[in-house]
Amino acid sequence: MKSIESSPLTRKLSAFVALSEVELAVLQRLHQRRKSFAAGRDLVHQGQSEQSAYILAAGWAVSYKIQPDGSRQIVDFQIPGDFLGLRSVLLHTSDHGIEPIVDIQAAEVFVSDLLEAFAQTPRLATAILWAVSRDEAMVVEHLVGMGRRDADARMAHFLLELGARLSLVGMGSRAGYACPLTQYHLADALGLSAVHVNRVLRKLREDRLVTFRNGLVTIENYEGLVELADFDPAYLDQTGPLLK
Amino acid sequence: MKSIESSPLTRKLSAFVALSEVELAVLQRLHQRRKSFAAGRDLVHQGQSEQSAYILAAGWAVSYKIQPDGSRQIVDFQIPGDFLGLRSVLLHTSDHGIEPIVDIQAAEVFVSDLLEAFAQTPRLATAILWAVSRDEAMVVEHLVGMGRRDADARMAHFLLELGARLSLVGMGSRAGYACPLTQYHLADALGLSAVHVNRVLRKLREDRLVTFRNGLVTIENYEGLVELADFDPAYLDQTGPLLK
DNA sequence: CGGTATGTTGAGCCACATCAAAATGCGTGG
DNA sequence: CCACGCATTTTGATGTGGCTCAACATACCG
Repeated sequence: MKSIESSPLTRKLSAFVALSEVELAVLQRLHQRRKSFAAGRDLVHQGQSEQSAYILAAGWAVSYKIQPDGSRQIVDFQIPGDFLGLRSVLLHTSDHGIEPIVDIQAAEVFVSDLLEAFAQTPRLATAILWAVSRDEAMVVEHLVGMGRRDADARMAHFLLELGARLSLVGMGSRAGYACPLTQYHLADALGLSAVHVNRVLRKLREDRLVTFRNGLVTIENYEGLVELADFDPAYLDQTGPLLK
Repeated sequence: MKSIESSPLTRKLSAFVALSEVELAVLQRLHQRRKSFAAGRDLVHQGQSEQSAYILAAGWAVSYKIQPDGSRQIVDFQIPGDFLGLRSVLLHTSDHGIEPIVDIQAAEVFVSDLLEAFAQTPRLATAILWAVSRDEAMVVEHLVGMGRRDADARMAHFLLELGARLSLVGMGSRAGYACPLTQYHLADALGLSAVHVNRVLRKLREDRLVTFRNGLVTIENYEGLVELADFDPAYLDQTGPLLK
């Protein structure tokens, strides 16, 4: 039972629905077929039609799209408890690539497993629909940032969102978190040049808001950052299970 | 039976799963509680926690976020067969507003209806998960456009995507489609100023690619547009049912 | 037939890109 | 323990796509 509760996905979903023993067991069964992948080697290639999805158990991954001109847009970063490639499976086409940023552990999930799980407990289907919706909400926030926030606010928002997500799975706090991303990652995620990312980070550091250095994000002034970013974590936090 | 098949949502989902009689009936039941809403009056307010979602039956709607500085970012436009506010219901918080662009007809759906439907046919849950994933894929494309495409390509991509979506529900073709959007809508969707949208449209018109005028989009050079936009409709089209 | 929403065009400016180069850190093999 | 190579970070100089401000044109609507 302890091991069941410790899965990051279970933790995440439990914030949404109060899961029964049976549902926890079904969820746990999805975590069989544990695999390891090395950093930097694509897990899903852009363009290929993929047959299975994964649940990230440990490590960080990035999903991105390469443009024909060679530039890269990072769509999102995945942390433990997140699905990898679920969209690719459902749409039966991978419009994006997924690459482990560090060495990762992930559980392989077939569509058939999902269907089976849904048949056993429809509430789990709803819970996963919730998780997918939450992912979409993050992409939407990301989109809004690109369209209507300047570089400083974009960066601030990004660092805060990441912090909130990590906190939910016990990997961070308001004071900061460990973060293996490079400034190139930030640039490709935020639609900026790496050069400009560096200047923005310097500014945030000089303004004593946040420091991004040596794989460590240190938040010096949480309220200040929230204000600069206009950050509202409503879509990430759940105040309690919505479905009894 | 004829009336069942004619629902735009049914049409869309049928492209993904071959639905049985039972599933069609369950889907049809979700379309009870038909309501009308007037153009311009918010259906969902940003910030309120909403209790029900809708399936759009006729007309166009827009989902958007207002920033504290008053600027607006349009996340997506909804056309018949699309869900309205499903994410708000699942996340139990509305991070965005939804406004009918013209007078619309929509069927109200409660969470409980969905849960019930899922319990009856898990395949329907998968189908709806597909629809949500497809929405997410569109937002992702939108995101990529904002981050890594210039204004011309962004506009071209947008017009092509919209055309493809409309074609799927029988409201457009490669030659063009009717479109009630203003240049302000385009500006807020694409993260541009209305002034610049106007200039971009002029350029596309002068280059004999596409004309946007009087609520009518006329595509004069489909291939040219596809090339400019780097448009790949894989994520919108389904070549056939994926789930037998 | 005036009012309000939308579309069109010009002038000037700024946030961020690009190009270039140096500084720093770090893993690896000798 | 050093030296080399490579990835990453940092800083400066210069260019530009798209913004803002300001008019005016057009179309629809009661």
